[in-house]
Amino acid sequence: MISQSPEGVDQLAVRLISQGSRFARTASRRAGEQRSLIALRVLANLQQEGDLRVGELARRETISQPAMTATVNRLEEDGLVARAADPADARAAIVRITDAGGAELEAFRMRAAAGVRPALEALGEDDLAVLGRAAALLQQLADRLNDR
Amino acid sequence: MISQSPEGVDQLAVRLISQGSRFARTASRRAGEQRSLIALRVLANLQQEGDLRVGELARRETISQPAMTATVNRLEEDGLVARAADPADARAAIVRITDAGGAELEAFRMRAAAGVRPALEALGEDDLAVLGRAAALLQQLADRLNDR
DNA sequence: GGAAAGTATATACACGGTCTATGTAAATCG
DNA sequence: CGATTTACATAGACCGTGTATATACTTTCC
Repeated sequence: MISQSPEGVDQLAVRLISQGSRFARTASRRAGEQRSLIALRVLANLQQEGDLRVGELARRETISQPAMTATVNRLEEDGLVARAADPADARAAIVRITDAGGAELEAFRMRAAAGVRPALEALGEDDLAVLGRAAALLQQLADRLNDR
Repeated sequence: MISQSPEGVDQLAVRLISQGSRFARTASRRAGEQRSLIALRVLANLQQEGDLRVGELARRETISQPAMTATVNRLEEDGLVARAADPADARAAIVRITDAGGAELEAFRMRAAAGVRPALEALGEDDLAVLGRAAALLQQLADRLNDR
């Protein structure tokens, strides 16, 4: 029996924040990742969604616009993304992922998967299904929190 | 049918890292949290486990010992934790949570819960159960990744 | 069509958070 | 008891992030 009382829901919120951040940090570190998780998420966004503006990237990842400008600068210096002028709006900077950026993203995915796989493989199918569904729910929740 | 092929498990690892970090950041920001998630996790650790050494805190949270020293310094400056000498080992510094630290932790929990509750309440019981189980699994996975 | 307001991005500056390398003191071991 | 190991702190460097502000462009409204 799952409690839907405020206490239950509130405890769940805190646990998800706390355990989500700890897991992401631990797993990323275990993958030997140098780049920030934000930078990797920017690459993933660009790969999935196509070219995006700096402001749109900042909005999606819930960091400030200057922070995103700095992130894009670092990625651009390393050749992982490229800036282009928006033909429809000369103020805007359109960010595009480069081939090198795609390769870097793929390399991270391999390293992360290799680092976490042993722990995941110890789980049963039921638990893997739970985690798969949870990943989708976390995305949905973050989207919803982001909208307002 | 859940695929247990390497591809499925590997994609799951990457999604959990990516969505876990994004959700934690988005929700924490929405709660208007100033303090870092690491600092909050330190307070939570101390509250749940009792007094802990600096090195033990660093090990649990998978950050370097100097980083944990700095985190404890900041918490100590704000009066949220206190250092004490270990009677059994004069090298060690035992960290204890103060009343103010407990209050701060509780305040964060309230803010975080209030921020996330609307999104959680839109979910059904099944999804809440999935998230509850997932939080426990993420903790277990992080523990396991941490052990080696 | 021109001034005022709004929007997209960049820059400046400050500080927190993290790392590696190293220092210091205490405990342990041979 | 001397050498090694352990626990923590300090030093120095750099990334990541925020707020405040500047710059350039676009939109709106007489």
